[in-house]
Amino acid sequence: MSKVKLKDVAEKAGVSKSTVSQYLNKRYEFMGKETRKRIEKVIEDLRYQPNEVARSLKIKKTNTIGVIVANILHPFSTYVSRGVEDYCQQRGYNVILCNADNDSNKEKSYIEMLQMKQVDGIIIAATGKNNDLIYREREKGFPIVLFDRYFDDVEVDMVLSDNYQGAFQAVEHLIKMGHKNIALVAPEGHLLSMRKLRIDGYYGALKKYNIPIDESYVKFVTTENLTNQLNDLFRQDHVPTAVFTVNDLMTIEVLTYLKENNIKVPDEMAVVVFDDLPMASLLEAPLTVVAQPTYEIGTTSARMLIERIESKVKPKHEQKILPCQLIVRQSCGFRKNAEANENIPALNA
Amino acid sequence: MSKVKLKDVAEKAGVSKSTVSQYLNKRYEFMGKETRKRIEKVIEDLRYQPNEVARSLKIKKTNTIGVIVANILHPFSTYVSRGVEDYCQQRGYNVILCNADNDSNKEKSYIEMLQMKQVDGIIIAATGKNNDLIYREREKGFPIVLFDRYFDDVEVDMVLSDNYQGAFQAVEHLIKMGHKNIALVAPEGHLLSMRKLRIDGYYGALKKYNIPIDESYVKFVTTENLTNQLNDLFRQDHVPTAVFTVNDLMTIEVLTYLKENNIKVPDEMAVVVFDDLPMASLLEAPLTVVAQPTYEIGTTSARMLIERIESKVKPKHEQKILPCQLIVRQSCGFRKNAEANENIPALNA
DNA sequence: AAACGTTACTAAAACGATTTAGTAATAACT
DNA sequence: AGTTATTACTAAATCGTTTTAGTAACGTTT
Repeated sequence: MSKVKLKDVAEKAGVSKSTVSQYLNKRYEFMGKETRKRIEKVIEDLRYQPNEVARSLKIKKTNTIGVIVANILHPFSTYVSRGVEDYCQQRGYNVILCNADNDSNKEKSYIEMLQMKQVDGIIIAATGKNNDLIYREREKGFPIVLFDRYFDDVEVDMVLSDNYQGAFQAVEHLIKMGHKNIALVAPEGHLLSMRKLRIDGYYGALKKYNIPIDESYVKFVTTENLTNQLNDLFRQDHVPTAVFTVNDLMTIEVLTYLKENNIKVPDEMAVVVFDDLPMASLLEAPLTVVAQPTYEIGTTSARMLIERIESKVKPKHEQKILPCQLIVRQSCGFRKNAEANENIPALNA
Repeated sequence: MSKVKLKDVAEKAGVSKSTVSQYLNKRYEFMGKETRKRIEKVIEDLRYQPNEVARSLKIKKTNTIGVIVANILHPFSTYVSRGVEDYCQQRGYNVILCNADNDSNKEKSYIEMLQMKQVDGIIIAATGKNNDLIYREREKGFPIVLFDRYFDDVEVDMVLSDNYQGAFQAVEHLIKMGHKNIALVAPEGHLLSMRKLRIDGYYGALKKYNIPIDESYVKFVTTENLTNQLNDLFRQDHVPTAVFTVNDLMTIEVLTYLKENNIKVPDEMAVVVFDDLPMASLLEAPLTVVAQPTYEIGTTSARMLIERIESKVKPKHEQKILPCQLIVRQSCGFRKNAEANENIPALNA
């Protein structure tokens, strides 16, 4: 029982394949009203479904895009994906989702695979190790949008959230709550550009308020040295009164550490973190977070990509920076009557 | 600057298209060693990438499968997807991910779209309103695997987790901790089969231990009547001492309610929930949960689907039921020295 | 009545691969 | 020497669409 194809419809309706094809493409002006009805009926009866693969081959367009995320288990990727999906669905595109796992080989092979599949474009949170490939494709006119990571050596469309501003705001808020001894916990290793901006935001806020930088408050941790580093941080002579964590992995580690060591948030330690977490509001002390506009990053990337795909010009690349939002809950030591502090002038300025 | 195609490679290498094609399909026995080297080099030089769309058309196989989940924002879907992705990647398949949002129209149009795209098979958490369609496709020999939801009217491969056992265990655990007044919170509305099993598990455990059923402890809530229902539940004369929530949405609502009303978990109210949550261990009282084997549901579904795709026989449908796992943390009122209770015999039996 | 436009179609050539059937040249066997 | 096998290829058909160029029939101008 093989699939019914255009030819079958044509034969049963007593017309040529061309006419059926015109019908499928809604160019009804090329056929009589009778014929049109007839074709319609036959398609219905036969439950005919056009073969998109054949169509794609002919028209050289698949109406499919590829999305390469770091890890679909990560809420950030998940929300971005959903944004992409929703926007694409509405514009008639499908999305092939790929997990690169921050592995540049996997990333490369996904890019190549997607191209062999003739996707119309790619949205990618790039590792940064395939920039040459990406740049080359871009030069050939292949639509690509980068998100989440910034690379100034590759001229391509990007959509980012304002990491500096977000981090700055978070730390500024802590300062306005009266904190001066503010720690930073970040993952070690070659600093992915965006993470660097968050660290810069931390320094920037301290600087603005003339708070001297204490390097013993700045910890770059790895999975191995994590406990040691946190011990160093929280068990030194003059412990910080607040911590800022630059991503949700760090957040979970720090929170776990504090819980295990019975350090009360926010009374003994205020916490402000980068990236909202689904359950952030149900924690013992609901977390104050700087939330990225994840869903919008997705829709915006998709919009930019589809624009590129559908307009056949190749304009200069575009960068879109979306603002982050500080969501004040309780882990920063917020208390009802502390609201007034929000408007105090810079402390030492 | 158009793409380089098979023909270009053939010309430059001075052979026919057929030979290049044989090369691409690794049938090296059909060409001389010289020729083989030459083709290899030309492909390298030209950066030739085969067009998978053309290939798919010819061989009638896309090496792509479709996955339709309820909502990618939901951790359950996310972990399943990841399982599917990982398994497929390793077997050389790609996955198109779709969100049906529990909307049967969306679901239907996704199924149709995926078929037009000629995917080799579909993995789907079905809404249950397109069972006729699914059954028809299955009959035609189109590979489909259902997961997460059980329908006895459709003869198709399924992979499920043992919802009854999971719920039973959760409630049994509560009973073993000494609770007798155990409430159930579930979403109202036509009971999706799996959810029903969880409810049955609740009743089953009560029955086994001869605990009389108090219907005022069983609440089916909607978004509208939520607060009223929870008020009824927690403010009645003899309040329950424990609650079991059947999914994570309910969990969040109940936890939020308890927090707002300052009811302490687990001292004033023990809580055991269905579905693990990413931050469950960081909550004020780390949650005791029954966790579904989400990742395995994904890999198993993918494995079953690919088996169906690659063996061209159509055996009787298969149902795989994976066990859930009770993860005891603290919200159930667990205390170090309560462990002994685990082994007491059924209380009233 | 010749010329031109419309209307309602169709035949055939793509799209870029795979595959089948065939062939020419050489080697091996009887 | 004649037959058969093997090696190393190629030509052409095919997959299921879209699209271009063409045409036959009829109506409308001039």
